[in-house]
Amino acid sequence: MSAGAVEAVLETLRERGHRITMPRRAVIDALSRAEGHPTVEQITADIAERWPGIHLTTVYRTLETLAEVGVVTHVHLASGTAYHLADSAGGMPAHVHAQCRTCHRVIDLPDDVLDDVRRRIDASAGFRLDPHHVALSGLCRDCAGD
Amino acid sequence: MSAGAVEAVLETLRERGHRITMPRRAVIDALSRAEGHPTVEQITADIAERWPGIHLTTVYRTLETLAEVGVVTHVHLASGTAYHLADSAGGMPAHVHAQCRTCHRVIDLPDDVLDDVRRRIDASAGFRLDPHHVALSGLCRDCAGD
DNA sequence: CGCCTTCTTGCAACCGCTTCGCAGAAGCAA
DNA sequence: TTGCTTCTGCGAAGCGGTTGCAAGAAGGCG
Repeated sequence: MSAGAVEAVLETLRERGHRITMPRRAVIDALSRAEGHPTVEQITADIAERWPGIHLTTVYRTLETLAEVGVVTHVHLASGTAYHLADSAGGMPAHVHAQCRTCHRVIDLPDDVLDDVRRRIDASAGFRLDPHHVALSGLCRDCAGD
Repeated sequence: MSAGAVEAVLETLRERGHRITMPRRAVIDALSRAEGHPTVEQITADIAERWPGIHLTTVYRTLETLAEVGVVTHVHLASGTAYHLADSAGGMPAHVHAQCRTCHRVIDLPDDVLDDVRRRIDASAGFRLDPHHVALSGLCRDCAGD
């Protein structure tokens, strides 16, 4: 999937009037082969091995562009912001995130775990919950330790 | 309630071996009269009018001390960290927080809205959700606009 | 009441993460 | 290939928060 997905994303970029460049290819490639939820730091480190010389600033700007086009989504974690390819761009299907307060591990939860809650707080408080934007906090199985 | 609550918190501090100082009195007072969920910035600004000269650093350190003693709790919001007096110290009863992605308003939800979710993800993933530590994200009634 | 030890404070410097400004490099349409 | 425009690298700056240190104050003790 990797190669094809990368090219498809680049094509989307081009259609939207953006240029295809080596750093963009690198970032998309890194995202497409990443397991889990890489931070900017990790993406940059991963890229550095294959395409040395790509600047941290460029990675930030590239992710911003990719988000604008809708092929990348991000989650706010206690330990920073993490990115991944959107479902439509060959990434994982949408899911809810939970992060362990102790070991910072990120756990993926089924996309519908918050459906009831969303319905309830919409009805009671008029608040439209976005289940994907922030990670839930707590303790993972190992760190709960019992 | 304010004055009494402030003195009670100071007494707790003293019992735990901490000293009673003017900045501590100021921070506790600011928390006790704050509506909602003030950030360090807001606490400092509020204090500045009554007790000029209290340094931002001191507010951070005071909040840390108060948290250690258990009279203050904090929530992580997209726009920073917010503090309030714990239930036991004359503050609001524990509750779940939701923050609007657009206007950054914080909405208080009943403490039990996540109970079902907590049970479910503990059973399925072994993850112990802490419902108070991070605010849920979404759009408030006004910003959802319909 | 005043001393002395220990904890606190204010300040300035620093840190990690992210953004900005700019000049040079590169993509891509013609 | 040329030329316009976008993109990149780099250094600097911004921002929220933390740390090290010397001066100042709390409060126990005589």
